Amino acid sequence: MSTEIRKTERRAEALSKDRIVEAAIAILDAEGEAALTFRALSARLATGSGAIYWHVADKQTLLAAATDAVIEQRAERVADGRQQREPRAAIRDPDAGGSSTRSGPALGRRPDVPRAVAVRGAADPRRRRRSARGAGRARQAGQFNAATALLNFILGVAGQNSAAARLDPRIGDRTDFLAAVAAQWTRRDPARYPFLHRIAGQLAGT
Amino acid sequence: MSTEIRKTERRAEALSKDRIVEAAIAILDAEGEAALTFRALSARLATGSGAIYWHVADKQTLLAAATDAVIEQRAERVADGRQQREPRAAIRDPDAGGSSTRSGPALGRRPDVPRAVAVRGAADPRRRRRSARGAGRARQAGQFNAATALLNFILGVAGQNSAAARLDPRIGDRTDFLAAVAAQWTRRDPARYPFLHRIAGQLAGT
DNA sequence: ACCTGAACACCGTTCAAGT
DNA sequence: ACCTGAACACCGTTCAAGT
Repeated sequence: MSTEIRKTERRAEALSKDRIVEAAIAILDAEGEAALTFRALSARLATGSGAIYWHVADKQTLLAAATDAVIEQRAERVADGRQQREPRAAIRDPDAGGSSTRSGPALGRRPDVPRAVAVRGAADPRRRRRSARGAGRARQAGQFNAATALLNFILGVAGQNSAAARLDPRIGDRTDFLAAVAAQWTRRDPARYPFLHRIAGQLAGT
Repeated sequence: MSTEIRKTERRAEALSKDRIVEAAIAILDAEGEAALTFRALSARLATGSGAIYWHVADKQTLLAAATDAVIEQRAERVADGRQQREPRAAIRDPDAGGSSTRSGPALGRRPDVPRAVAVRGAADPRRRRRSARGAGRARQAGQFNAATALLNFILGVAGQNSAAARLDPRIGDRTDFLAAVAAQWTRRDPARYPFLHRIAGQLAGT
């Protein structure tokens, strides 16, 4: 009976960086960034708060690791082709910027990963194949720039979305939210913001 | 002597929301977002921390107000035409995204203002003149969309920049930073991230 | 080597008390 | 009406002490 066979099953034992990151993402998704404290984390992991520091240097580091993990999953999902239908559709996917997954906020706080994601996205095999070696540097540069621009755009939107959610957690309905913003615009001085007034109606249809 | 003439000079007296916001921006610019505490603020304003709550509801509100003020200034500066040279130059202005002004971080945390700024920018008189009423809705829609896209892009970049600064305050030199990121990329698995490796060199020239 | 949990310095916010 | 500053509940982080 001392020869226990340890299957790669479900072992919720022994703390590890992976388990901590996993728990962090779970909290992030379920309750948002504010709820991610070392106390909440150690409660969920049934350990002392100090134990986490043995595996993770910092809260900032933890957040970064969680972000990486989320990005990795997303990139995987896209590269797998499950979401590969039409590029236009993929871009419009509301999930792309992390609007539904609450772990989105952290995305905008990393200086390097956005670029990394862009590049990861551009590494999609199907596209790579077409750009043979002879295709030249110009095409590569174009891919890089396009990917970077798109990703920065998405991160900008993601930032707004999570900011909106933070200010008012009830904001699930996009239409209501846009209507509210438009209403706020028309309340401003028409003399100073004429364009704002003219365009307010358009916002709802965005 | 009871008839004091109150010139609109330099009156550092009586607390007010404006004075608080002003002080907040000063702290933000000088020491970054982490340094903006109610204690630091009340010390600078020579008052009790509770006094601030009489004029401002919340830290979140304060941050929002500071953001608005900074945006207003920027929009003013641009609209004044001082920075109006070539559009291309204005876009490339490193200051545009709030990279030098440390109050940038807050920009990405507001759900509405980005759109508002976009629209404010599009309200530039010189451009407005050209789009006569007859020009039609299509042009308006184009302006709106272009402005929104550009602003979201800028906010994305601004987020990255401030994130970089937060992680490593020494990051003043753009070249060093990009080189460091590129180096990190080449350290990854070439099989999984071929594009990353191919493109690393390009990053430095961005 | 890894974990525990009290302790430390600090934060946003509240509130009785002052003027 | 406006301001003061102690108090409260909470946070990230450290660290002696355990196994």
